[in-house]
Amino acid sequence: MQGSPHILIVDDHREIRDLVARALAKENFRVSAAADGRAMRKVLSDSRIDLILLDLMLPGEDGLALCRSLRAESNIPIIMLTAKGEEVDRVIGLEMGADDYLPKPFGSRELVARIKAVLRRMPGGAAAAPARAKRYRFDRWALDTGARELLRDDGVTVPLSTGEYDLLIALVERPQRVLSRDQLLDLARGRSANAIDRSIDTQVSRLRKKLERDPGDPKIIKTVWGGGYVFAPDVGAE
Amino acid sequence: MQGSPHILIVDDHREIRDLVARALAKENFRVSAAADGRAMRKVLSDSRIDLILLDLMLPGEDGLALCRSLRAESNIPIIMLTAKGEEVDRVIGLEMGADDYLPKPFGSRELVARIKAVLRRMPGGAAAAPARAKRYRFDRWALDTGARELLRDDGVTVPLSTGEYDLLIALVERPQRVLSRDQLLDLARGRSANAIDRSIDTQVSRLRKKLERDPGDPKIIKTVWGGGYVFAPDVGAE
DNA sequence: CCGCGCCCGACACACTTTGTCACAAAAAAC
DNA sequence: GTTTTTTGTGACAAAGTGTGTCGGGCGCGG
Repeated sequence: MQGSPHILIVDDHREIRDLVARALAKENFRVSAAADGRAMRKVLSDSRIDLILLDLMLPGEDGLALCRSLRAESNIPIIMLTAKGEEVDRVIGLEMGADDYLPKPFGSRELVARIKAVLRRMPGGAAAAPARAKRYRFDRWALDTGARELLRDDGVTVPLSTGEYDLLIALVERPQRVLSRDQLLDLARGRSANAIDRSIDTQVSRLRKKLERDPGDPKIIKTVWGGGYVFAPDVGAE
Repeated sequence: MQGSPHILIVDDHREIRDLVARALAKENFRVSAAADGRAMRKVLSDSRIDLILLDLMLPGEDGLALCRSLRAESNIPIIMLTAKGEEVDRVIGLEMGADDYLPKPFGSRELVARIKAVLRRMPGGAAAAPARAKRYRFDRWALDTGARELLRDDGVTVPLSTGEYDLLIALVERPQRVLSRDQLLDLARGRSANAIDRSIDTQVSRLRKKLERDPGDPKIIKTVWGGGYVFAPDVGAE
């Protein structure tokens, strides 16, 4: 994990979201918020989240169901929040795969302490989430996430640096979506952008040089003027 | 065991985890904590644990079940902790394969004494009852954990030093996962890293020289810039 | 159609991280 | 106790990444 951890708070009460967001921002965490399961999934697909604070009681799909479905596809650490301070909930929460449990009302000091404790015991971090090796196909390329290799259809392996690989993964997993530099920086490097950050531009340039037929007229990573970049080709996953 | 022993406390009560962690840290043990079976397995797969303190009563999978499943795949010493001071539990616990048994409440002095006692009778013990010999296969290699030998598919045996072997095992058992130098040092050497520790780098370099076709362009042990190393190939166990 | 301001591509350079070698320290073998 | 092997450390080279600059392209308003 390079930058400061990115925490997602999922709670339907605006006051709680704001409160938690302020408390965490003060501790130098990056914070996003979502009011329900749908918003949560949106945030998860738009940015790289290191830890989720999940309210047990939510409108629509409730916290436990969300927790279970999150666990099915990733291993982002989860801390459950709940109003009912009953032991039963704690047990249920931990069984669903939550990493810790915090009864409301809680002080910001305690919240921060729990978050740090949970993050500390996640050595690989959330970045290690896709435990399963995949192979993506696009254009004339195949990207193997297990071996971290980029293969051209003529069989040649093109070496990618770590940064190029991370950026390419972020793009390939979100094809045909405009991604801002800020998002890409978050997804690929786990940090947020400084005012005059051009590092993504440079990295895109280097990537294009490796995978475009004509880097001067890119067909794969296209520029959206004033917006960011789009991964243009269709991606087939295996 | 090279560095200070690494103890894992598994208990769902945070107060107990903290208490025990403090007591052990004071005695110069390294300590990790887990709230349930899932967290326990995560810690076990991320670091090298010398002894487990296991609470009998846990949410989800309970202590006895965990103890039994641990015994099935390793022989890490286990001390069972339990609130019920009944003799029955002791018998059951020891039958399940626990190495000792400590009724709550216990003083930190007694805890430390028991731990040291169990660890003292390990050195021969752990080596004397090694986990079943396995044979890992990857790329064009086979790694035999019984004979501690590395065999190339043309039949040649490549000699590995103890350190090279330990490092390779740490990597082979966690394929396609990014492992930090700190983790590798813990897994392979049982100690934690100093600020400017480069010993893992040299050891990786030596390993590559032995098992990569082209050590200058490694396909097996890959570098993650700013992150650590990844064991890239698929590993088949036998 | 033209000029202006802003955004992006490319390159050079500084800085950080990693590879590797030689050598010393430590451990193991003899 | 000596020799041999292995492991850690320091130094330097190589690679990867981010920042600054320059110049060209894009959108916008006239």
